[in-house]
Amino acid sequence: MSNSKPTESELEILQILWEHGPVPVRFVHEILATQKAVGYTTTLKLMQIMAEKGLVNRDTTNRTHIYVAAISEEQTQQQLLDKFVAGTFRGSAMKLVMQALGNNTASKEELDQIKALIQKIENEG
Amino acid sequence: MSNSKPTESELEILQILWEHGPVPVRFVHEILATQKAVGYTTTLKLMQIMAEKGLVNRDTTNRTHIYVAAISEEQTQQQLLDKFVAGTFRGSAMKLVMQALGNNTASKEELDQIKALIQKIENEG
DNA sequence: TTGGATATACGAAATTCTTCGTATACATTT
DNA sequence: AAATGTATACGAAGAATTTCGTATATCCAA
Repeated sequence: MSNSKPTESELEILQILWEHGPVPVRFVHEILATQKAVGYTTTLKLMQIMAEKGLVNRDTTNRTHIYVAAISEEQTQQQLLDKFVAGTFRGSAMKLVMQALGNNTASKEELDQIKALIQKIENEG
Repeated sequence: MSNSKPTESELEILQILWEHGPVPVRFVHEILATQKAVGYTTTLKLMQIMAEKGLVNRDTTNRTHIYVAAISEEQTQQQLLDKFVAGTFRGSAMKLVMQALGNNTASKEELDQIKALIQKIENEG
């Protein structure tokens, strides 16, 4: 369980690692490169730093190192969410929910899911 | 309409400006100082930079300058929210809503509000 | 086995953000 | 009027983050 909070660039890399299991640097870099102009060694360096920080683990058995996220997506998201709510919505999670709901097209299925969750919360409370 | 995205420190100041209308630097600083150790000239400098960037406006008629936020709270929150959803939840606003709902104690009133909003969305769609 | 492609390591420049010291001017009090 | 308090301006140090050049090793194909 790492305590380091990922920077913005590190988070971009974590996203890729979360989505596509253990992969080499080159793989991460190629996805990253479609999102923004960045050199290969930059990506490499970032991932090396992340390894030092304990944000990722890597298998260095072979010449091509294989990287995998060392922190869970859910836990990281929750941490960042808490911080974001505090920083941007002055601690009001509900205000955030309202804004997110109001400004994004949610499918019927998603709305149903949310309704179900609310139902569940109401029953528990 | 400013395009600058506020940094974290700038956001802290914007929050104070949003909450307490037009105020002098000293006022902002005193609130800030209750949240973290920071020198007065640091706060001043930040607010001067924000003025340059167009994030705040100031009235320099008198010796004590009076600052006010130049960008709206709602618009800024929406911008940051979009970015946050993209960056942390891979673009899934619903995933964020679910997580925010699941991990924060929402009052009955708040849940009712959300249900009403969902109702409204469903009717419009 | 030699040349080209591709890998990691490493150092350091470049950029952005944060912090604060110091200079200077105006206001207030004594 | 002098001393003291409080303002802004400004420059630049410090810290964190991002970027990439270069060195070097390994793999693979001709």
